[in-house]
Amino acid sequence: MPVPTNHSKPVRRSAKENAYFQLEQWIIDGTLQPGEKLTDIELAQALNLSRTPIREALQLLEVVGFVKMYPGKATTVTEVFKEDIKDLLPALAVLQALAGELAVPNITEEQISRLEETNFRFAQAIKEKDSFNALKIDEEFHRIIIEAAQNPYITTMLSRLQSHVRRQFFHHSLELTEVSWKEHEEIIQAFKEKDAERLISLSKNNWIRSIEEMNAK
Amino acid sequence: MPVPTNHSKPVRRSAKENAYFQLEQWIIDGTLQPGEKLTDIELAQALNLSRTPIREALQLLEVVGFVKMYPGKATTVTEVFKEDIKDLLPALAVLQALAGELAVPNITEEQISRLEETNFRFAQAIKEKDSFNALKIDEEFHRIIIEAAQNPYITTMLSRLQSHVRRQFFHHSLELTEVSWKEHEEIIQAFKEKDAERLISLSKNNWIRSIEEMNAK
DNA sequence: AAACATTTGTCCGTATGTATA
DNA sequence: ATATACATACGGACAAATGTT
Repeated sequence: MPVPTNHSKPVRRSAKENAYFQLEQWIIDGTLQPGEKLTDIELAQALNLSRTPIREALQLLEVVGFVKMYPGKATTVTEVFKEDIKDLLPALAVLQALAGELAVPNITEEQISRLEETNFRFAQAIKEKDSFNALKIDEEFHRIIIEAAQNPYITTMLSRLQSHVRRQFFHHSLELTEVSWKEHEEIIQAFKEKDAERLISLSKNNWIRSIEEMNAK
Repeated sequence: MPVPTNHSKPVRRSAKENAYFQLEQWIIDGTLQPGEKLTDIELAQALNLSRTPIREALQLLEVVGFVKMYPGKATTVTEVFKEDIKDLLPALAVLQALAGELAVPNITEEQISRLEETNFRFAQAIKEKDSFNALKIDEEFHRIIIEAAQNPYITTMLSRLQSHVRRQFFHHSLELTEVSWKEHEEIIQAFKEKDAERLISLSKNNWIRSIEEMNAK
């Protein structure tokens, strides 16, 4: 019997990493509420660990902006204000626009195919009003572009911003409408035509529209 | 005798923070060389601390991209390639451009005065070929704009990118020429005229030029 | 004012994993 | 293959700081 060559990578995740991903998840989906006090000893018991990996995870979550530590006093989950979307979207937009611009000369046929396939599933999710899946697929879509841009600084910054957007989604039902789907279509078209300028203006319009929609409510 | 009202804030910095800033400094200025192995016990002795705050500081430095930890194996200072500037500059440019755009409606007369005063010192430093001070003053200049933009996501992202630029400066002598000074003048002018579009194009031209200059060498 | 309760910060011993002889 | 050396990962005790009674 041949040994499978596609080893499932030995993803030996440390306790710290497990704690990090678990806590991040809980903060994003609201299991841990904004303002909630986090005591490491309590979390340690809940996750069956010692305080050390918990503390380390909390410190990383603080860097990312999901947790605030008040030395000697308390550690709390950060608040999530609806107005933060106004700060989040423009930053997201310019970085995604730049990613698009940088991706133009690099992007492969295969990646463009994946964009089309992803946007197909995106349209379905929107049609079925499955907005949670729509968000996840939307992230997939943009990740392909980010991947093609091949710029590590942009990659980490966008992934951080996306996690905050995801949190906003859970706390103040963000909407992804059919307009988004059509914009994705246009983005794909711009890639095919290698039209970097068009990509930039599409991203820009996208966040202006999103903010206007938000204010309308 | 009146008690001074301007208390020197009780900046009771933790051992972890001290370790963080010291190590960051050493990595940026090259005291700790790229690829160098960092063992916590050794650093702990050097800074007269225990291993815990060192470990915590190293983990934060990893998030920021100055350190890479290979679990169970080693912790090393990340490499600093000259080509990384190509990735750094466009990201820096679009975020600074956005900061400028967002700052336009907010910026005060006082802040504009500070821009002018800062740029005056900037010009002096360049004239005297004091490039290290020029870099620091350039950062001051942009910090004023970032402050006026009042967007916390942009603030943290730019501060991180700036620290990487500073590191590049120490390792591969980056140059700030008189062109930069003139560009700052134009930026100030655009603020006075509240011309957001001009601010955006100025930032964009800035990084295109910088990259071209870099390739020329 | 002072002792107390609570929580974070720090120290250091030990377990676990990795690479090399 | 086994043993050994070495570095990180983790655990638990203690110290320091904060707020309160």
